[in-house]
Amino acid sequence: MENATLFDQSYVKGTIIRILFQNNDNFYTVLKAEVIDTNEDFDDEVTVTGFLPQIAEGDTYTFTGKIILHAKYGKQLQAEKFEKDLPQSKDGIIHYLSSDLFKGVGKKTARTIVEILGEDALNIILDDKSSLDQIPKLSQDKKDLIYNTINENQAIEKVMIQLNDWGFGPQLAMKIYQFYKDDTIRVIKESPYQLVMDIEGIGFNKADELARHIGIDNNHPERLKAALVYGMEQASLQNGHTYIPDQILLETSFNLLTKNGSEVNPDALVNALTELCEEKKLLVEHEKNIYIPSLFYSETKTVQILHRLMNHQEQLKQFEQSEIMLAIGEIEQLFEVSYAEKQKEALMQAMHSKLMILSGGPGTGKTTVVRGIVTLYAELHGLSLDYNDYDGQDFPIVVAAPTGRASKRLYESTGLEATTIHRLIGWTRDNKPDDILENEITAKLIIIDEMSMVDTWLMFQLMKAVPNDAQIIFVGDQDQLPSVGPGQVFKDLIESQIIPQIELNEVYRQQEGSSIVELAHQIKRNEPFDITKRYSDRSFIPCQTDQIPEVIEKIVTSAVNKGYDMRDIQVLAPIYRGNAGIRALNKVLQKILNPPEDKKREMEFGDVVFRNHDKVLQLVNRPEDGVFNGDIGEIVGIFKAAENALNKDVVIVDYDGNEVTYTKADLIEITHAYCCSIHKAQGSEFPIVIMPVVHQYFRMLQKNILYTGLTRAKQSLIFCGDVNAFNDGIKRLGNARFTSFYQFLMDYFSTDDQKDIVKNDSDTDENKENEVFKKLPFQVGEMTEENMHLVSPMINMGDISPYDYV
DNA sequence: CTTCTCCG
Repeated sequence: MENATLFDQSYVKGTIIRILFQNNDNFYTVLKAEVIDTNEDFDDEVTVTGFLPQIAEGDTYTFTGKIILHAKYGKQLQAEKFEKDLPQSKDGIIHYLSSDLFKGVGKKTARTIVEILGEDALNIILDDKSSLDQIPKLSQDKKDLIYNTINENQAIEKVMIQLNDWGFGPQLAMKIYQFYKDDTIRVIKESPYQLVMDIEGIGFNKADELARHIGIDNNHPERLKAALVYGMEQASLQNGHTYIPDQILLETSFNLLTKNGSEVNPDALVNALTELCEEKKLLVEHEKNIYIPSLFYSETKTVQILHRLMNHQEQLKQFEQSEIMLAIGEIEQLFEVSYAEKQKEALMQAMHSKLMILSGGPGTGKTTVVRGIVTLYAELHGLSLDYNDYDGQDFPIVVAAPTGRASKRLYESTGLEATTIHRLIGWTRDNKPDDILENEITAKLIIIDEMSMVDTWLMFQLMKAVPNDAQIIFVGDQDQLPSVGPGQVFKDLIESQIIPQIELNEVYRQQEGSSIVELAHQIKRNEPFDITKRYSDRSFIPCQTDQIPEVIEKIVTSAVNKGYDMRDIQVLAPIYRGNAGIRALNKVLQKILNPPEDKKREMEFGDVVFRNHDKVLQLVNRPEDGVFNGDIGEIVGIFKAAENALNKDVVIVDYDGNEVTYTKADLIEITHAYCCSIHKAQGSEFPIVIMPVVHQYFRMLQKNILYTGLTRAKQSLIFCGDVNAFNDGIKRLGNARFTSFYQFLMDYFSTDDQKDIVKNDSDTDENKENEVFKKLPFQVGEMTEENMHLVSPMINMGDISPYDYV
């Protein structure tokens, strides 16, 4: 989005010739217009795209937005604002009012209207219908007709313009309009806070600003509720909690409500929370834990499904131990590997577990074992792993992961058609997290990799799609970065120990005696270590923050002199901004590793220059080209439009032999990769990793981030910066997440009564199950007069933080 | 302060 400001605002005034495409759900429109006026060099015709209302061919509009280069269709205007040209002149209005749109209104009446109401007649009528009373000899029918017709033609646009004035962008404005339709302006004026509840992407602050403008009371229940709901959403979406204790919610909401100096009554806030729970907009459990309902349902329902699946254990085909061992031996020969004891144990376990967890840090051989499991399963069940042999029949094994890139790696390691979990279960853009998706997975063996990245909603949706007769294996590393979405599903699942689990903890990837591995283990086990101690494969170069670029330059130069090339060297930093941030370092590194030369081609995009042989990082999934978010490649060609068949400026990027073509507009999808974020590097490894660590990164200096970064190094690890920043960071656990999945698992799997409920539940059909989903699977404490005292008013809450509760 | 998926 930041790039948007790099482009000047462009406008086109034009008459619509043809509407090429319009999506009726969101009004995404592509149209051709004849140019009347523009500040761009469009010829007589222009293609305009945007979220536009039902606009008619023949109408004249002024579109404002930015010029983009579409891969297929070339230069077009992406409209952010649009305005219909109302007839401006008296003649224009007369012509308009006497047109076919206004049946029964003749030239004479039209002229009278303009004479009396003036050039602004149309707007005057729209603002106040009774202004037509001034027109003599006009029947009520005609007044209605004139008003309604102008209104229908203008309603959406007026709403959009008003929303625009209030500061909403075009897509958001259309989303708001879609929700409230003609009531938009009324609803917002009456209760702008409704936006926080109804429209994703509108926060409390935005609504509050609007509300102050309109003059809504500081203690208005809607205001208080909005702050509470927003506080909940922040807690879940920003901090990853699936619930928060009421006191924390009350405190954060109170701070939010009063930060602009307005006074808020704490009792009123507590009442607002009670009401929200009564209205089921929020849930309260254990009389103090507050949930967004969909997260509560996801956690509880996932527990039930896991339990139900465990109860279908008997459907698994059992094999003799000797038979499995024999097959494992064959596979060892086939792949020319020799499995360690723990790995063999994992293979055995996988053959007779309904549900199983396979965990382990980087380099412990999870991939090897997964490949082994697939082959062993096929061998024992006498199945072919060739898709051609199935011809329309369901393939018995499915492998999936939460990200596109992880699924690509799964494909590479297993040879199976791996997908993202979302694709597997049919989760599309339009689905909300608690929608009930109908897709059922048809495979008998389901393997999910990178489980640490699965959040609470995705876990529920996934489990919902698992059939009773399937086996499922969860694979992952609980020490990696937590899921983006709420929860810590994998960690909770492991800690509950309700599922058989094998942890691989021997490292095969790095050589024995590697001090990098040793460091990783020490960090993992909270053992003391000296980060400044020099080893052959690891060191820490102390320096100031502003020396970072210079120090990195020295390290890289010396590595290059030793014969390493840029693909071997990866600089990892946690943040983009600042003089030691990713962006700044990329500029420095490009200069060293790929300096400009006379004949070396370049293409500018925004404030970066892409140069032939640049190392680049893909930022979004492009499954059709086999490139995924996080893939690193090298620019191998830059061509001008005149030089190629596409007739467009293009950049060619090579991803390990897979060459992908980017038009100029596509360049938004890539960035320089000399330095990349630690988050993006998760799942990759590099011979040499250089990690600057300085206080500037303060917020991001946390144990699992540092751990993830340093474990990317295969041969050599070089830190630079502030030793204290590292040592402080390694002690910080990031924000601990409040989740109840673990507790629900423990409760549910230990009580016989509940097991009975689940058995009955599993016998019922889908509809019944959906019914159960709507009800509360656990007894939920509602806030009543009797237990109100348990929700403490906001006394002495100044110093409470989530850390006090964990 | 960073991170994911979904395709109109």
